Formats: sequence, structure tokens, C-alpha cells
Amino acid sequence: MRMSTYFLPTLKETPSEAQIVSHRLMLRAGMIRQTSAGIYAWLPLGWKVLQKVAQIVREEQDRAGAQELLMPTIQSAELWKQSGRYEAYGKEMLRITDRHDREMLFGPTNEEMITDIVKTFVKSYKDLPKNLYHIQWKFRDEVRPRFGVMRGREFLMKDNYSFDLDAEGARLSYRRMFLAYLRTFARMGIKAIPMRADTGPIGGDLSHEFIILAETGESQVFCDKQWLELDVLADNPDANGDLKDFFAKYTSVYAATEEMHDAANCPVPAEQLETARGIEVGHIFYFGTKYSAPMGAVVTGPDGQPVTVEMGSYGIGVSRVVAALIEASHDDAGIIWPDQVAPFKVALINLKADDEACRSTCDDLYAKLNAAGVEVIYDDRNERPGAKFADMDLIGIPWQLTVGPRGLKAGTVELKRRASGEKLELPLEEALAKLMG
RNA sequence: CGGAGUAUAGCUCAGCCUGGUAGAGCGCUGCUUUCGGGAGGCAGAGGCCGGAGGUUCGAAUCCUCUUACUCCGACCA
Repeated sequence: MRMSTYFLPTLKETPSEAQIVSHRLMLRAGMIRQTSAGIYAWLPLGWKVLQKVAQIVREEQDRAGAQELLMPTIQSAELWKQSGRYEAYGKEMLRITDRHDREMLFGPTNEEMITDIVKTFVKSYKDLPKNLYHIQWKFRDEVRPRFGVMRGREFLMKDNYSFDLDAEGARLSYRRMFLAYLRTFARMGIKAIPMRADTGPIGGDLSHEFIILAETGESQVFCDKQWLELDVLADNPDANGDLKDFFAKYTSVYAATEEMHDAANCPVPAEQLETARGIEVGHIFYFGTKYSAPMGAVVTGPDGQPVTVEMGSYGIGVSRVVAALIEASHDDAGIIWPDQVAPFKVALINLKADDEACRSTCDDLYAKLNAAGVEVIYDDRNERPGAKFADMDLIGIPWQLTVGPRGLKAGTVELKRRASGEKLELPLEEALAKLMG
């Protein structure tokens, strides 16, 4: 992508409404534009990152055996009356009326809808288990939206729902999702720690919140320092097994949110306890027949008798993850994207756009990187070097490849690693090989 | 939902107290400078001062209402 044509409205100054660093940087980096309180347009750069995050979520869901579908944003109130949540949900639910005066709503979640779909088609125990997910916009009419997309009213969420014949099966589904979540966040280059959670209005007896540690997190969390060492990708447990050992291992290491933490009875000695701020990016629940029973999601069991299906639901705040990633990875100059979710891998900077040697070298590098499938954003604008460096630091591209007249005379270009600030003067071919490797 | 604020140029803000026909910096356009971490110079475009009503000879400024947004709290799958 050439910056001369890219829609990337970066800001030098910080808009006054932004309080936390991710919100400030997302606005300054031209990722989002607020259109109403808690509602945002995702501009090209932000949308690109959002899709990268969603894609990792998707791959890990698929890997864990979940199947993607897509349910609508607008739902009928009828389903919610069946589950009893139409009244229970309160003002957070955005209720709307269509031209025929039918009661509709903008979905805050999809338990009712998915249960309705599944019960229509799933009639036999042979059809189970099933695990279905979608990545869709949700709306919750928060009284007080804040912190940009971290706590917006409209947000992108991956939510999935497991359906099993019995509690044992449902618990296996839960463990599979537990693993999928650990893998998902690990692949994004961040540490998300599962913490035993209050099951709240959803009910059920098995629930974990996945928390990313970041200084600006909304809540206080406590965990055993061992967590910082655990690496689920290295452990790589067998996803087709029963996952009991794995689950036991990862739930035995202490981790608790403020509400669940009891300082007086904490099993972890003080010197081994990490106290930090955390951002909730995922939440998983096993809740049995809470929805299947009132909505009649019943299958015929092996003995010919009806069985109410056991359910769980699992959410990841995809748009919130984008903000959380920034909270967890930035510096004074701007965002530092982990490689896996970076909107581009390489920032190609032409320091002197009207210099023929610089221009032809950059055009050539750009073509070669593109041909090799490397995502590159090419600053071919006629701007001053300082402005170019500042923009690239701000938008956090992992590698900056700088081409200037001074280096070209010596046959070298500069390769900078955004995260460490480390700079290398390399012969052109060597830099190219490093980026393509 | 309680409390507190803000609304003036694309952005950050001044002007309001003490009414007299709208300002700065950044950004934007053109020229210049030939430029390795948001440089400098010259010229320029851009605002019915959130909206409605009122007071007044005259309102960005004073009064009333209204809308939007922000902050603190409560709330928060």
C-alpha cells in the first residue's frame, strides 16, 4: 500500500476526549473515528488490524472443532420472551420497533437465537455434540461508554455456543474452548490469564475470564508469578484428548480477579504473587440447561427418551482485543504491534521521494516485497523525513526499512525493529532477504 | 440513572467575567528552502461561535429551553 493514496488520517495532536492510551493512539493513528457515544467507524488501518485479530480467533475456533455461521444483528423479541431475558435484560438492551409495530432488538448476545436454530434441526443424540460460532457486531446500550472501543456500545464479538448430550460432554467442550482461548491470545503475542469468574446473571458453575495484564486495565488482578512462564503453544496439549491433565495444570496455578481474591487466604506466598491491572478480553461459561430447558432444546437420547441439551457459551471481545493489545504494547512514540496482528509487516520509507535513485530503489523493493507476499506500507509521500518516521512509529509497523540518499551511496539501507528500536545498516539484498525470510 | 463540565476553523484551544461585526498554534493549499527524527520563510483558503427562543440599538459574550459530547459515581457477559 502506497501512503500517497492510502486513507490514513494520522493526528499530531491528541483529541481531547481520549483518556486512555489505546484510545488516544487509535485516534491518532487514524484507526477509528467516533460517530456517536460508544460507536465507532473503523478506518482502513483499524479495520485491517480488527480483521487480523478476528482471523486468529477464527482459526483457533476452527482448530477446536467449532463451526462458523453468521446470525443477524437484529433479533425478534419473541425469542427473548421465551428465555425470560426480555424483561430481565434491562435498559442495556436496545429495543426497536419496526414498521408493523413488532418488537425487535439489536442483539447484545445470541444464546436465544442459536438455541432456537439448533433445536429446530438437532433432534437426535447422534447430532451432538455441536459447537457453533460467529463473529458479529453486538450492541449493549451502556449507560456510560468510555475508553474508546474498550468499552463501546457497539462492538465486535466472537461468541460461540456448545451443545452436548450430557454434563460430561459439556465439560469437555468447555476444556476445549479453554485451550482454544489460551492458544488464541498466545498467538496474538499477548499473555491472557484465565481467572475463575463469578457466573453472574448467566448462571452455571464453571466460568473463566481471560485477562490481559496491562497497566491501564480496568480491574485489579492477582496471580501466581508462574503464569508469566507458562507457554501453551510450547506445551501444545493434544486437542483431541480429554484435556483433563492440561485443564488441571492450568487451573491449579493461582489467578483471581479482585472480586474473587481473598488476600487473607491467598494460597500464594506474597513474594510469588503478581499484582497487576487487567483487561477482560474473553469469558467462557458452562451453564447447563439454562436456555435449552425453557426454549425446549431437546434431543432423543440413545434410549429413546428426551434429553435436554447441555450448553456453554464462550465470548471474545474482538474489537476490545485491538485496544487491549495497544494497552499492552506501546511506547511514547506510538503503537508497537505484535507481528501476528500488525496491519503491515514492513514500513518502507523513502526518505527523499523526489530523488530518482531513492524512488527507483524503493519502487523495486516495494514490488519485490509484494511479490513475496510480504505486507508492506510504502511511504512514497513528498514529506520530510521526521514526519515519516513519526508516522511509522505511531502506527507501529514491526519493521521499518528506510531508504535514503546517504545510505544508497554506500549501497545500504536501514532496517529498524519498532519494538526494540534496534537499527541495522544492511546491504539492500541482505535487508530484503531478512524481511522475506 | 445521580453529580459535574464542555460545545468557537480539520485538531488543540483563547476570546465570554466587563456585549460593539471572530483569533492563535498545529493541520490544509500554493510558492520558497533541498531537507536523515513532525524544520524555516512568504502568500492563501477555511467558522450563520451546537440548535431554538429571549433581553438589547447591537449577542460568541447576558437569560431560558434544547441537543450532543466528556468526566466522577453507580452499573457492566
